[in-house]
Amino acid sequence: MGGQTVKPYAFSEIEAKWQQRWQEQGIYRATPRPDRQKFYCLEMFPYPSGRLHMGHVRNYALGDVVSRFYRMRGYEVLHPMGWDAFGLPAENAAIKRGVHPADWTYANIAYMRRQMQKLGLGYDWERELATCDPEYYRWTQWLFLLFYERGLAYRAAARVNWCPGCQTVLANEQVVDGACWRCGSPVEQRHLEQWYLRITAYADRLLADLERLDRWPERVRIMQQNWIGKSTGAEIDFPVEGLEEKITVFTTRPDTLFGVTFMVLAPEHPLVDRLVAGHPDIEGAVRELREKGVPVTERERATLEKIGIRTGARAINPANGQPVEIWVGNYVLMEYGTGAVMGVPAHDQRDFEFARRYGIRIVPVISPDGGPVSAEAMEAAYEEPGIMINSGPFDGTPSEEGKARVVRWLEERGAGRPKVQYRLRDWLISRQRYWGAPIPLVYCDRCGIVPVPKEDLPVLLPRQVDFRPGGLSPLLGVEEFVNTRCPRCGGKARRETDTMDTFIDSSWYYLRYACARDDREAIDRQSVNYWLPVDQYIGGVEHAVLHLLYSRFFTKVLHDAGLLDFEEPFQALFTQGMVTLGGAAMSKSRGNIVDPEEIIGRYGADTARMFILFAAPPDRDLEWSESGVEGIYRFIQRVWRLFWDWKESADRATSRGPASPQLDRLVHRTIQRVTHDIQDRFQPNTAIAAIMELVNGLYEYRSRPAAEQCGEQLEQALRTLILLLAPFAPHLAEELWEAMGEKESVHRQAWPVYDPAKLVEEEVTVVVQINGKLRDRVVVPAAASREEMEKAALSSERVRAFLNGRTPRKVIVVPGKLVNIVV
RNA sequence: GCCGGAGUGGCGAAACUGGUAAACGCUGUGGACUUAAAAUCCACCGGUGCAUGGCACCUUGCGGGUUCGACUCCCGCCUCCGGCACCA
Repeated sequence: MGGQTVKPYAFSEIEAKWQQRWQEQGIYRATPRPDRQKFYCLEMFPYPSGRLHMGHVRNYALGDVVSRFYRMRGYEVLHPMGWDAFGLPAENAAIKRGVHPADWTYANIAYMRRQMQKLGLGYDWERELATCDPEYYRWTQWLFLLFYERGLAYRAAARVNWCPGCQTVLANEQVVDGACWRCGSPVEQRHLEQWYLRITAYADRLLADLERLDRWPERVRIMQQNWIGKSTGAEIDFPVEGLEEKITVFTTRPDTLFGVTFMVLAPEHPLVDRLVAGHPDIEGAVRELREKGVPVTERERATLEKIGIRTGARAINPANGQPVEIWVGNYVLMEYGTGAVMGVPAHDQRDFEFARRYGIRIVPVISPDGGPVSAEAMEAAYEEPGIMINSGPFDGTPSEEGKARVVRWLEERGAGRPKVQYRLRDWLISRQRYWGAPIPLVYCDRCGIVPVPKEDLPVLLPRQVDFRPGGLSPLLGVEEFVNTRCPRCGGKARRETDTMDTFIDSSWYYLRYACARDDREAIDRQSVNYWLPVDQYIGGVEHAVLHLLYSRFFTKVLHDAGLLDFEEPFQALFTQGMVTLGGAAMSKSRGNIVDPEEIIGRYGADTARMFILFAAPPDRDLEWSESGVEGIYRFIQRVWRLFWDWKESADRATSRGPASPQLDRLVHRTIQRVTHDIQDRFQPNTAIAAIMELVNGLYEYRSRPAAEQCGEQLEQALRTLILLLAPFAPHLAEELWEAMGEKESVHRQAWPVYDPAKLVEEEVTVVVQINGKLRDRVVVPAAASREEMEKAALSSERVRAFLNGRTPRKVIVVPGKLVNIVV
């Protein structure tokens, strides 16, 4: 190609120029419009840790492609950004460097916002929000009160997870492998009084509605399903011998009730003390068991030696009146079910081992075939379904059927009832830390717990606080904060000094974008119900049972409160893979961050964005490596040169060659591929590959003699190329679009549409196989019939040589594609 | 243990409904241009063999199967990643 001296690609000027113009013209501002369909594209907002890393770039570049694509497809797009700005790192920075958490946070926000702008991300900045802003947390507090009024926020004493690193309690979801999700410290157990949100009241709906989320990854749905952990079974009451008490157990196997030979209570079970009273040695053993406590990590628990203590007390099996020994065991959890289990050694492996160890009777009540079963011969519990035996009136009943029948039978006798049990626990939301939204409640000696009136919100976080961690809420030390008047009686009162889990802040931020500047209410029904639910949500899979579960819970509660018309916040979810360095996710605390600014400085934002999208399919983890950045940079420059060489070439107006159907086909095929890859497949990597092929094709076309090129067709092709490039390389596309002579932004243009007629080929190359092996290719008219294709294949010389006189047994023809000759 | 997902050239990957395995790109090799280099352009780039302008055979983690035809479907394994796990 000629043009050695086209203008240089000065990306930093080009990018700065357009970023400024976009901002001035507000081209990414979202305004409800009756004539268009809305599209709400959202990426999980970041914690303002200081700087962006390549993981952020990947997440936001993806969202940016999607939102630009849908805007060009004619949707009114809402694409906002904000800051998950409360949280511990701000306090830690304050402790380490003496900066106030607020100052540190706002400085980080300013810096990261600037970085996002340098990446050319098309956000509606007029809707920006920061959860640490009083104008935001005022409404977080308002929502807390809404939960409180609805009986969904309560205070309770329980064993809780305590992170010694963060000096605060954690919700169950925030403990990963026995360690704090944030700082990795091993979590300890403490008994404390804390605030909870009653997420368990929504367990059934959170589970059932997962089925509706057909545009969520199956993986995430399964993770939530496991986390909620539904078990269907029954509660059964066992009267205690010689006491006016009964012990209730939860079981999923009521069909094995006749095989109960013992029962086990959690060491903390309220009845234990009474059962062992007067037996000092047993009391001592129980105390020891309690003190040892339950190991924190699941894995430790699983390998824990099962220790049992015989209480000497007995209960009565309500099914057959048989006495059963009551034990206390370290493997029974007070938190799950009723804190008591019935022991059926013949049909539960744990019970089997326990019984063998302590010499407890084993009574088989389920038989694989209905025949007799010898307890002595059993080497393991039989946990499969079978036929009930030794079960009085139920003998001969298939066990699966027996489950319901036994429960009904117990129900008639007042000794049991059906029960659904969930693994999910209520959400512990109070935190003994400073940098969070204060819980808007007051403790009055006379009136008890009193909510702060909504018109008095926000309860402001005081600025002057000693936030060095000491296991108590830093706000406790701020007298002017703590001491207040009771809103109800006017008497002396004290404020709640715990702040809220920051996951509360992020459980509703996606709603607030719809009415971010509304200072009258948290949720403006009209705006929120217009923009929501989110049409495409994009973020990391690490939030599968954290943010994503909490947000679903919030949405359902607000729906029930009449604020929302919808029950699920995120229509479609895409979980992008991590960008790793040294095998670990990039994070500031790990110190393995690759700052995108270096790449932007060297190659420009368009290259940075396109590179991370091209490197791998977006759902796969990506180990960071710079090899390949050059390739994208080369590609972008190739586009630049292609355009300017054409634009500045003298022969542009005079190339009057005939239009090339091949070029048309290439252009339209590319439109088809790119559209499909973004819209249906969410695969920018293959979309970019398709655009590269188009550019390669255009170079080839340009290498023809000028007289054989069609100027008009070429211009059309270049216009299409720019439009297809716009979501991926927004600055480059904008610059070239302007140079095309266009006045209006390329990002406000209509996405190109392919013409199926242009895809049709006149001739196709058909593969000829003999016994499934590729032997030759023949060119036939695209419309060739099966017979014609077969004939063409059989008349190929190579095919004849291979056949060597043999007659085909069978010929398979795939029209337009392939002929397979079987001999 | 249970439940998901992944495994394809030197590397990142592609192959969408069972129909040409390796598109697109990186790296590398050779060449053109250049005083030279960079940039750019052209060619080659899975393996083995034949004694090499070509042809044959093999190749998508491993072993079987279905099919005219399998990266794709079925059965059995291996490795890695993720979730749940004494949940009664």
